[in-house]
Amino acid sequence: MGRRRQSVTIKHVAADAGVSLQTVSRVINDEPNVRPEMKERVQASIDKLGYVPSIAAQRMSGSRSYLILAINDRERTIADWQGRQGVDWVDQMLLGGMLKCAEYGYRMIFELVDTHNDHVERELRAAIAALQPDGVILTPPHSDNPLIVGLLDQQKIPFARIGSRDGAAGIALTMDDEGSARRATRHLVDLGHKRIGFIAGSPEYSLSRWRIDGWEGEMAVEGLPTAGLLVEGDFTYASGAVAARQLLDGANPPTAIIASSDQMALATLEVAREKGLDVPGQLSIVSFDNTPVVRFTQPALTAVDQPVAETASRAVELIIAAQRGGQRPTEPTRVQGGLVPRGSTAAPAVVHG
Amino acid sequence: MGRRRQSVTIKHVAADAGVSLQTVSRVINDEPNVRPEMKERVQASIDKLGYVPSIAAQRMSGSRSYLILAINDRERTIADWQGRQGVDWVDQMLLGGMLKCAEYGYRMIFELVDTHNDHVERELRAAIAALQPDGVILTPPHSDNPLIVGLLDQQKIPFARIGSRDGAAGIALTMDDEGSARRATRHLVDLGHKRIGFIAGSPEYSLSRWRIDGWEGEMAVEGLPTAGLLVEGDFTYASGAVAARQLLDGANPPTAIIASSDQMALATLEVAREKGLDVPGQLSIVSFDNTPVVRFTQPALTAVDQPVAETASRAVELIIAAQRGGQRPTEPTRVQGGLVPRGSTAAPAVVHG
DNA sequence: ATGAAAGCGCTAACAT
DNA sequence: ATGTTAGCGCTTTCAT
Repeated sequence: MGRRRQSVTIKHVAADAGVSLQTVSRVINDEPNVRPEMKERVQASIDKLGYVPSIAAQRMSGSRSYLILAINDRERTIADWQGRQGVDWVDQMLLGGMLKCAEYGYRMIFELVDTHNDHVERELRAAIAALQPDGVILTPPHSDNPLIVGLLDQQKIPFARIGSRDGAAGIALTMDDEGSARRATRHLVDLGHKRIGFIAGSPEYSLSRWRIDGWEGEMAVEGLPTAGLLVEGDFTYASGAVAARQLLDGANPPTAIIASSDQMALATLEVAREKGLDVPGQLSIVSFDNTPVVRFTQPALTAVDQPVAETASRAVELIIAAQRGGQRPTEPTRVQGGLVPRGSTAAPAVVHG
Repeated sequence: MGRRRQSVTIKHVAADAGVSLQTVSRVINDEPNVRPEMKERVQASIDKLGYVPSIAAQRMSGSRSYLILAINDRERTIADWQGRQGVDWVDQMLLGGMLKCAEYGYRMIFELVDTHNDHVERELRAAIAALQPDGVILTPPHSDNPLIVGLLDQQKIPFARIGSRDGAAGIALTMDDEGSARRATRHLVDLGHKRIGFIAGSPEYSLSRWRIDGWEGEMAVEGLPTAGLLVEGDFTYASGAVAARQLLDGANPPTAIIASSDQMALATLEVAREKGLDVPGQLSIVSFDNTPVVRFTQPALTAVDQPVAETASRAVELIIAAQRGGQRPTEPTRVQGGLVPRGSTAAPAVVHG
């Protein structure tokens, strides 16, 4: 293909308005030291000619690229896409992130990076060198990857770490995992449950621990036992099935189970069905994530709603603020989720003993 | 934030390898006129220094941007995201498009553009001027928007039109809508259905017409009637409900209905339930799209699977080929979908009459 | 087969 | 408050 040069450049605008390139540049970037009338004149030329700055050129001259890079785990994301289970984490990130970016004239570029890989660093370096983004959004498990965090910190690129709350580099944001687990537990306690089991997520994600903390904390408040009621899964359906069996096969099984992912909750529902346990009559189930699928099960699942879009949106805001010279917040930003009650939770059956 | 310049540039590589910038450039772009040993030496330096070309600089000097812009309808996409019905069209596009882009060293940028808007053109122009993509992927209804198609054609940017098959500018790709409708119809005919209703999609999408053609064509082959069996919807649940009632309230209602979207099929299922019609005993239903939700209904819906990922992947391939000097195919590329039989279709009840 | 020079569109730094 | 100059990192001419 032939050379495709910019049709309308800053030069054209400058010539049309009869000013220097610099003045046009100042107007574009909303910088000081331009008289209002001058600004107006330049803006008129911009509008007239339909001029839009080339982000390549802007980036070249050392300024912003107006690009924010959102990075997700490759393996897991592709598995979700191919699995077609309706997991809409990526969609929600785009919803929150892209729209917020657009508000500020930024663009979001979505990338996949392997975590389990000796060349994570090379991959990320390449993406940064190629795109030179003004900011990066990390999601679990990348958010806690010291290689990635270290690299970004060293390169002085503002970056958000969704699902992290330690004070290391970057802007930490959580979806209030502990609080959500507390609310889920409270919901069950309020219904009258005493034995509430918990299926944890993969320990690779620090949020898995926080959710356990929330459950344990709330149980402690009520003086309820947690011993033998915690099983570790890894977010997958298969791990959820194993965990659910372990909980329900015990001598004194729980009357309710909180699963740290929708897939594990689905598995729990299936295990209950196998065992002939009525849900919610004999077993209540609460899931985490609230992906679309949980509304279509029988019964529909009560779920912790993860505010993914809102969190992505906040991440963008904070990155842009940081990039504009503000400093990052010292405290992690906590975006609170919700609990959506559906048919899978009810008062426990009365036990005659 | 301080100036963030490229840490390793072509200069560093040239110096390290002891060659000119030009030679390095040739190696990067895999151009001729470099001795193998020279190439090897340069490549060694590139690897050693971890050099990655800056896309901005490449674009600046008039070459490729390695960016492919995928454009979806803003209103509809945001509605899908917010609706959280598990519609995974975007995910499938990313799956097919991003991975194929990555194979060629390209990146896919996803953008939302309003169709119903007097400033479509301005929006698109801005995106192109800002990003200077090497190619654009259009999806319905943009694919048939003459303003957009004209603009892209005029700017000589290679672009794919998913869901279009006319010979206008650009690379046309369809998901074989007509063939899919034929297969769906055939599936029902083979089960013994004679009266097969069809709920069409919005006429704004030309694929709506092709699906009707497929259904009518296959019905004609069998000598089956179509009069009074076609109702127009607009892909939404609400329109599907209206259409289904219209079909089922008639004197001689169909024993099977093909709906041109999952949402309309879902609505049809609900209407059947209201009317006390057993599915599939008294009414068979086939849907289009095969989004995740159709597996969770009772019964699960037999659906036409739209090969969205595959189509996006092909679009990327064709764009890159075109961009590399090949010319666009003269015939529309047709990516064939599949029919996934599930519980919503069965032989019709025997009518005693 | 290789290199040198010019320039892409824009902004930072330095004038004025 | 505005203009001028010198690059940014790379690819294109155009030499050699």
